[in-house]
Amino acid sequence: MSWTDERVELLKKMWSEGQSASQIAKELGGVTRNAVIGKVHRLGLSNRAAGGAATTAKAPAKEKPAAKPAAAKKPAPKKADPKPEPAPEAEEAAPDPKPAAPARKQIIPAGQPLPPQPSANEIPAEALKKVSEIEKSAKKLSLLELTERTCKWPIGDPATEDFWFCGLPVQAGKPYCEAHVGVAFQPMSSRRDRKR
DNA sequence: CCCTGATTCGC
DNA sequence: GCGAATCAGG
Repeated sequence: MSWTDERVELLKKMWSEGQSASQIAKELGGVTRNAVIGKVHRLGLSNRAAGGAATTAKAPAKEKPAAKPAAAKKPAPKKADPKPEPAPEAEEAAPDPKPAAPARKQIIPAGQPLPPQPSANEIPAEALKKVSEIEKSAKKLSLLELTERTCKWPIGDPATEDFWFCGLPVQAGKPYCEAHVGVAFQPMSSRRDRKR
């Protein structure tokens, strides 16, 4: 593919709209995000913000590795440390077999009952078991860490500190991991007869 | 890990 | 001019 006027125009438009290079690349098709970024730079519109602090204040302080008259093309002076690196000796939180609440911060306003957990009352039971199991291995992601392919199932009480998102790999397309998809999408049949 | 943009440089 | 490879950061 080549950069036709139309494609460049779309590129400019999307870029100014704040679309990411990868999104633009997908939209255009036939190009990678690198191509998009490269073009963006060549077009001289690397900076989206008209005037003001952009995202990360890049420090143009990039020292060039000086001239390389010779053909020596080795930009990878990676540290060659043969040291096998001893055990990291990571600090580990207490095993704590009792997940109980040691120090809770009951910041719950007044009465207000807890927000109804989506993982409500009684679902297949099988699914519930799966859920409680996988929740132990949940990634515990924060809201900002969620992505297209991380399970967005909320766990815990949003009103307290222990609240996070599952974060496990999602089930292709779905917003949740397999286990959570199980309790999220019930066939109306099982939830039909609400006592009322 | 996933993602982001930035830069370099052979083509 | 182009964009893969690489770099640097979140």
